[in-house]
Amino acid sequence: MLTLEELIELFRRNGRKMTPQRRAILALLTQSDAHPTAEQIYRQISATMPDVSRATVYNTLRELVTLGGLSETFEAGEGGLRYDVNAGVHHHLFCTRCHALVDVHHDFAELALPPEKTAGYQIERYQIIFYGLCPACQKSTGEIHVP
Amino acid sequence: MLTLEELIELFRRNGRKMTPQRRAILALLTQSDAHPTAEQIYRQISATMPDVSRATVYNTLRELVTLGGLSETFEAGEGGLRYDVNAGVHHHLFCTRCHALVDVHHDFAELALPPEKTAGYQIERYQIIFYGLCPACQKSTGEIHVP
DNA sequence: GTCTCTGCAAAGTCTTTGCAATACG
DNA sequence: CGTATTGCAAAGACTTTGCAGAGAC
Repeated sequence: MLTLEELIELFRRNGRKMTPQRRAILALLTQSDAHPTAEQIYRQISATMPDVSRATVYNTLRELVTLGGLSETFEAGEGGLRYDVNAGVHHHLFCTRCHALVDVHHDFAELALPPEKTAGYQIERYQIIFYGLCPACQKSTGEIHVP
Repeated sequence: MLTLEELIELFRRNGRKMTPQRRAILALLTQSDAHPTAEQIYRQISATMPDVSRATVYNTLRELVTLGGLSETFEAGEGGLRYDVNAGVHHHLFCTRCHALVDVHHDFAELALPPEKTAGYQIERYQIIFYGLCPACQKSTGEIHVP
């Protein structure tokens, strides 16, 4: 997991300025291993800094993605893109009912795609997503899908 | 790949009605292996059926997902959720620059997550996403990221 | 004939952009 | 001090909802 200091350093190295708003966003990203959406980040920051604008949050996240300190994780259903601080290789567990997303840290034997199946892509990395029901959703069986 | 007939049958079996609009949407989904977004589907349908409404397209896609004939594929950057006709197990190649998405059909040795790392999830399936540069983006090297 | 589906319009959510004022380095 | 960044407001993209009329079965 990248630390707050590493992210700040990443901004500095690239000639970016460090503002309180940005510090708050970076801190939030590194303090939990959730995969918040931009909107969720905005709302949490708003709680302590009522005057931040959405534009600032969205711009900062985009900057971070460009600088390589953050990934846009997949999204599958609602609420916008999720962000994920770039840690080492890791995979995801995704609940098909409530859309919870959890990290998986496990080394699988190296997966290699035969050259003839790469469609000419120059592959840099890969990620595995496991789909299933999270513990909470396994209990609430009968009910209809609640997003 | 599910055929048009199978998708129609899926609707029928569930007491849904088959309208020209729906038939057009299903046909479009089965005729290509692209992973169109809802909006792209809407625009293509509009070309031949100018009076379809977005609501119809979106509703139909949602129905299909509920019935299990279609998956909401991950999305990573722009343009809304992508849809993917449920074929057998398959994986994806994703271009990190232009966001092109291509199917990969290849059997990997069964990937199993040790029970202690499933976080209590009841895993049903998994999918691998390979990230890299597509052939077109490998050529246009120097340029800055064009989304 | 019944009940689902359609189209429309409006609202809601998520994201980006232009611009003057502000504040980091 | 110069320039990147901020907040605001507005626009734009994507998606859902309510409802009356049309159409599938």
